[in-house]
Amino acid sequence: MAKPSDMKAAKEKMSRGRPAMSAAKRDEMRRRIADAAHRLFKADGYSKVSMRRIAAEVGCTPMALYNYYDSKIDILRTLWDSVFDTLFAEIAAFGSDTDKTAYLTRISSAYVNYWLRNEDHYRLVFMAEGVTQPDVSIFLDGRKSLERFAIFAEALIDANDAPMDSDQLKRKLDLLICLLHGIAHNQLTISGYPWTAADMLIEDGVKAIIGG
Amino acid sequence: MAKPSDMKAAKEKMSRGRPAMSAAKRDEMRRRIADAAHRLFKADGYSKVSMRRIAAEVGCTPMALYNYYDSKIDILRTLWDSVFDTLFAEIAAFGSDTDKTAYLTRISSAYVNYWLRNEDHYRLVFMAEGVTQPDVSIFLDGRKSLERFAIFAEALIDANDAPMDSDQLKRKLDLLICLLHGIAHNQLTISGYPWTAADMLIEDGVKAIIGG
DNA sequence: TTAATTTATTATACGCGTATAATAAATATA
DNA sequence: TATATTTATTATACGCGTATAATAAATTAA
Repeated sequence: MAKPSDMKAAKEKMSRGRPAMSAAKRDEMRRRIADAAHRLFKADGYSKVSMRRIAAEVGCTPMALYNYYDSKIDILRTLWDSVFDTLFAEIAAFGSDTDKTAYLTRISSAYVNYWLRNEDHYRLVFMAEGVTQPDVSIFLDGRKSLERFAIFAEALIDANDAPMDSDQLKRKLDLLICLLHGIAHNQLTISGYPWTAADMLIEDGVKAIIGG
Repeated sequence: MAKPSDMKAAKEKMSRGRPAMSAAKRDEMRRRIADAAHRLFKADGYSKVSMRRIAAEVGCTPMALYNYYDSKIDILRTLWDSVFDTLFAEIAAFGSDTDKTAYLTRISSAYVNYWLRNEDHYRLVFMAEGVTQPDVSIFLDGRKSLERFAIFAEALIDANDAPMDSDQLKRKLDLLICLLHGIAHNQLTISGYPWTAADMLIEDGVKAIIGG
């Protein structure tokens, strides 16, 4: 009983014209572009790699890239995303703990040590040349980032001496993240200086923040 | 007895060729460029203003600017410098205090309140679109910046409960600066939210940092 | 098949920062 | 004065990110 139009509707093909690329094809092309960009960025740095070069590496024209990414920075943000996916998956793998302070310290340590073990990722995210400040802050202020850092917010609430309202929490969270990045940044970029071990700094810092 | 060559040496004019512009002339031209850039940056933002437009405002060709500044970002850094000159002159005007914690709190408050009173300066320094991260960190890591923030370092040493070694000091200083910028940033950019008064946040933060 | 329509790709062009080369201006020397 | 030399300015050109327009590819409807 099905009319041809129904059959087409079943195939979700109502309109004529060239059909849109399958999701799989799109994703594959996006990954090919991201992989090429990652290789080039790692070798030469973000600012030195042009869209023309990425296109050449992929084997298309520069403007074809814009079918898959909005802009050059959008490609970099995709790489950032996958880095954070890996990092926070690692952190989420820890079960929570009866000693709440120890738990906060442990995930803080995991966070910093991920950056220390993956210096190229740290540089890709936090030290990419040619990235404008708003590019970074849009990323770090974005909803996804907030959700990711929520694990730190919850651990802070549990570990803190006294109950906190939301802006006390925010202040402490910001302080903590600043501290963790500062530790990683100093270790990675001022490597000639004999820094106190990251884990000791983290222990001190966490104590100061939850105690104050 | 002076030979003509000696007379010329006295005038510091030994070589022939077009003489270099006088320091006064150079400085005047640098200021004309900086003023024009400041006007345009304030109106349209750093990234939207081109060297071609600055040149048109000044009344020269784009490349003539490069006799006075190394690059576009060099012009912006000059503006940053003058902003920090004003700000730290204000802070230095406070005499030190018998209550060391009160002094640290007061100069921290002066620092934050300068940014709150001069939002356009804050945006020029910390929120200029099109400024790359290395541009900023080179500036903030520079010797001149360190010297400027030394007043906070000294106040931290005086106010801190216990003696500190240099990396404890550095950590606390970084924490303090992060906090002060965070307060200013939040007040200025999330103005819809009823933030606790900056001075209260500063008081709490300073206590936590020197106590921890 | 042919025309219509939608998607994907390519071609072209713009303004950007600025490197490089050519030119103009200003001086000392011959 | 004419020439050499140094400085200041301008002209030209390059590769950049990407907006826009033209084209190619893939499909349905006539």
